[in-house]
Amino acid sequence: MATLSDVARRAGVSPATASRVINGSSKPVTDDLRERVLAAVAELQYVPNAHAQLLARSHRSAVGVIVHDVSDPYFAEITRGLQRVATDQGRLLMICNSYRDPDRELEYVELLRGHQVAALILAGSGYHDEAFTRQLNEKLAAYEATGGRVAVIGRHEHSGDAVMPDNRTGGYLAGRELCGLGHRAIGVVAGPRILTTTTDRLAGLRQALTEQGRELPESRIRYAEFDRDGGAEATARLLDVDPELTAIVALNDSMAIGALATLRARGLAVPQQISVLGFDDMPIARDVTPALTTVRLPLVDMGVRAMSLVLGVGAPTPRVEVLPAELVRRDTAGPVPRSTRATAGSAPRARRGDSTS
Amino acid sequence: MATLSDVARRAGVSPATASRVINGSSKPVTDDLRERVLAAVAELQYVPNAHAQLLARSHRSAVGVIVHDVSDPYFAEITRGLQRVATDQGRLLMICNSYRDPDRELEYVELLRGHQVAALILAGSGYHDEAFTRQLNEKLAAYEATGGRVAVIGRHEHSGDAVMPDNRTGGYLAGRELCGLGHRAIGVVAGPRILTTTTDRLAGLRQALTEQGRELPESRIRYAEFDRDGGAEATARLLDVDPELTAIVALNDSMAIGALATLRARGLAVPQQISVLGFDDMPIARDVTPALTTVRLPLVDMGVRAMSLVLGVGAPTPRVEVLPAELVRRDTAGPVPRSTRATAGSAPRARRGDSTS
DNA sequence: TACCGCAGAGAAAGCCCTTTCCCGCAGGGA
DNA sequence: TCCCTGCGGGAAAGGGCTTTCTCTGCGGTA
Repeated sequence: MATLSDVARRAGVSPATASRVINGSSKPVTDDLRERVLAAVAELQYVPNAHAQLLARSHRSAVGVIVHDVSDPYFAEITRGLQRVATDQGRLLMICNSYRDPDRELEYVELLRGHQVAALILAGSGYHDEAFTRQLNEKLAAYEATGGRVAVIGRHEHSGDAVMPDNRTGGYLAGRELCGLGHRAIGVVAGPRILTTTTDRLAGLRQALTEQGRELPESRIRYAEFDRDGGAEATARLLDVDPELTAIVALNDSMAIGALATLRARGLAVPQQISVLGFDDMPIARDVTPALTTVRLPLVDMGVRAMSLVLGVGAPTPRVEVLPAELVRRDTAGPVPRSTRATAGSAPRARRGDSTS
Repeated sequence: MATLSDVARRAGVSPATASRVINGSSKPVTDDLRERVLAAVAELQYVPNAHAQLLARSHRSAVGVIVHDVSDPYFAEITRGLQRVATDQGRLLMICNSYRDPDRELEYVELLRGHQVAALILAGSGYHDEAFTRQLNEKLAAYEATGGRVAVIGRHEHSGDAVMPDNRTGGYLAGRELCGLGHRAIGVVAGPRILTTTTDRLAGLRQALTEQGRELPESRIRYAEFDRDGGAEATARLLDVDPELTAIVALNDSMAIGALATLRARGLAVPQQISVLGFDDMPIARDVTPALTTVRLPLVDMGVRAMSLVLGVGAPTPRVEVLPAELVRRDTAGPVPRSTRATAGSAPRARRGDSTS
């Protein structure tokens, strides 16, 4: 690789001058020299060594992001928001997938710190795990002590800046909707119980049911991976035990899609025989059939806010922004069937024909 | 931030020794010193400066990846394959989204080169753009000249290692399937015409139709963005002009999903009144309703192959691996309706009821 | 004419590590 | 007892760039 001194030598100038030309320094350089440098750069196909640059200007510019998985639509949307603000400010993003592994999360904090990022953003659920939480907090505190800025999205265990979707109210909205439609036998397809997101959403849901004089026994909750297959599997387990369920709440949209797949395979018509509610309103939710009724979270906006917090002027006290959840009525939630499952085969618009998968 | 010499001073050793302890050097260090260093590291919360490390060991380890958009399922799958191999070999990936902007692609090549990546992988369609292609090739050649390795996925304009999905045959399979089902009035919802992926798939499709004595006039092709909304919009334009279409081929699954949305909104039953074919077989394809009939590409495997090529021993000549496309029959493609659209309303299993969106 | 000031260029001091090279010392063989 | 070997440790040389500081030479003013 050609180096700066190669360029300087070729142009017959000092490395200092070459550097100034290449970086558009404020220090003036005569046109003659400037052109010679530029010519040398082109001829040698010179590209500055980023590590050397980053080392020399002890300039923190990039921002580190830790998510569970960018290819999960939930995080893809959040990341879109993060990107938007970062790009506007000419910042590079370093994005790391923890795949919901706490240890990996810890490692990435160090990695990003080592890369001298100006700020760190952690997105995704927190864990019900004292030891881990303390460890993470220590690491974040150490980072902040050296001038780094930290924001978290959707996890309350850290004391810095935070953007919180209102998971609890979201769960509450889902519960109220279902009660309003007359459902009593409601099953829940939940994410891992160690995630705060799971328990928050569940808590809101439970509150709504309790207020309406209904119950949510543990026996009607199934915990599984927070993805499509987890949802499909949990739904199957739920139905095996409780065939008379008239509604299923999935704690995120991916699981809801899995739930729909299972229901379709079993020939249960949605929403005529059984209703389904999702959570998040990721883009695909409107394109499944029937279109998914779900609780919408302003995902892109969450990213925008978090990045703005972290790149904005440091406030004296850590700020917490709570973003509201909102129910989006589409086609998977309907009134509780009048009759029991026994007669459901004759329900109007039953769509056994779809269950070819 | 604490530096290595801070640690060394605190432990009462030289920076050299501290470095050896921290990096687990092969050079032996007595236990006494080792412990003192480790203690100092813990107390100071020391994290090595990655840039300094990378500069000092002129060690190329990371691999650069340029894709159109990781959050697009097509690239998410490919990236999954890339990651798998990279992780196995302890390599870090630097992933950049070009968002189908050629200039940004060029910039990222330089950026990654500057970051001293060991290899570069470009995934996604190439462009029908002579000037750009030449520029890109120059940059890649310059990079290769300094010992970098390059592989491309799904773009043939570069002469290095390549992994090519067989887009043309995929298009051919789609065309043959539709002909077999008796369709003659076939519309195409295509991606941007500047992309080689678009034209390759189109060419295969056209060949199949021609072989069967059918035609594919330009008037039955609509070019739009390669995403859901592009597909929805193109489908609408197509139907406005040609209401008697009995089949639509979308040139990727995202567009197919958009097409399904438009058809549903217009109350056209799939596949009873109109058939739809997708392309790629991304994971969501089986979860839309009706489940999408599509041309499967081994996306994860494409990533695996490309990374293996680039990290494997350098072959004397650039290698090209062509991966086969395969038709996956699900529920969106059916036989051409016997009657014209006028009587289609009485087709069995018509599902007007779904069009509530 | 003598001096001051400033523009434009270069020398050199870091930035923080890794790694080679070298040194001192202890132990073993002659 | 002397020399050689080898081990554990430190000194120092980069790695490629930025940036401060210094120097030269020119134009302008008194």
